[in-house]
Amino acid sequence: MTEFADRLHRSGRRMTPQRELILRAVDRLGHATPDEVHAEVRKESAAVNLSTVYRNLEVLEELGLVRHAHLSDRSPTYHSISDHEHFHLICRNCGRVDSVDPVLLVPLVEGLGREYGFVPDVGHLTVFGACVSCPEHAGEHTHERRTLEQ
Amino acid sequence: MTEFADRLHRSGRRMTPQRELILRAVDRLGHATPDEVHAEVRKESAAVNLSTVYRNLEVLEELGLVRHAHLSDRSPTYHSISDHEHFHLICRNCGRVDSVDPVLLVPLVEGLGREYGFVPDVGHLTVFGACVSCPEHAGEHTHERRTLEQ
DNA sequence: TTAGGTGCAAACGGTTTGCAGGCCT
DNA sequence: AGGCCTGCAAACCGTTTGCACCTAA
Repeated sequence: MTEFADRLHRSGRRMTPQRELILRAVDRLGHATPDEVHAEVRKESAAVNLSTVYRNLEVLEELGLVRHAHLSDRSPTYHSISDHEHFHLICRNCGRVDSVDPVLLVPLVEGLGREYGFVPDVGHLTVFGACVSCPEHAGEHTHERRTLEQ
Repeated sequence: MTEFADRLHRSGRRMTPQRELILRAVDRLGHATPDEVHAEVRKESAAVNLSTVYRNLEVLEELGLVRHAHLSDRSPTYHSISDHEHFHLICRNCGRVDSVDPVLLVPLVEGLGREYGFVPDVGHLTVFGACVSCPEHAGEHTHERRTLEQ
């Protein structure tokens, strides 16, 4: 945790209980929206405010301790960078979310570099589409689909 | 325009002036948010309501006449499907938006099909990252960056 | 001691909804 | 005539902000 404190200090910031709690909550949750992080934090301390969660997710991301991606129309989802880097696949029919190894992106990354001088942010990438094997599930998960209708 | 009316009727809907105006506005604008579409529509008829724009962008997308992608944190951007299919590149430094030919995605699409049984929605894809040649521009476009900080 | 951080409540911005009336077919 | 569609205004929901107080360093 001293590494965490160091990073904070190096950027002219302070260590606070809230920051520890929020970082640990993100680690525990895997993928979570600010609201879900807030709920998780509150299990340990009911006093933490939602706006504090927002402010600190931003700080933690600046420090490179968490990342976010957009898996739904609604809120972004945050995850700790201790997970290996990955990108996401989202099926609009069944709502399944897959984490995919970035090797699959190598040709794309090379092509974009070569032809566009562009370096993609792989960890932020979200690919919407459909599982070929799940059209029969369409409509089953109506509520989740609603929020996936990107 | 009769093709448009047909599609509407086939899906049990009606042709209205609003729908024509909205579709034409999207065609004219290239990429535009609901608000921008609204503004453009109002140039021809000041009476059209923003909620009508929202409702009909949804209808037009259902009919396959427009598509949307998420180029910023804020609103989605709509474009007519008469443009050739493409995906987007967004530079977080300079805010540049590039439209890219989907051939670059062929290896990825094949890989995802083979290894995940997944069919990506190529036209919806947005790749965030950085132009290699523009780090010096960082901070220049502060306002745009703000809205690109996905 | 003093900046940075927090909680609270209000503001914000984009989007959605309920309803009464209007108009396409 | 009937049902889809619209305008309007209010509700919504996630996020941001101003401010007074607190606290880490």
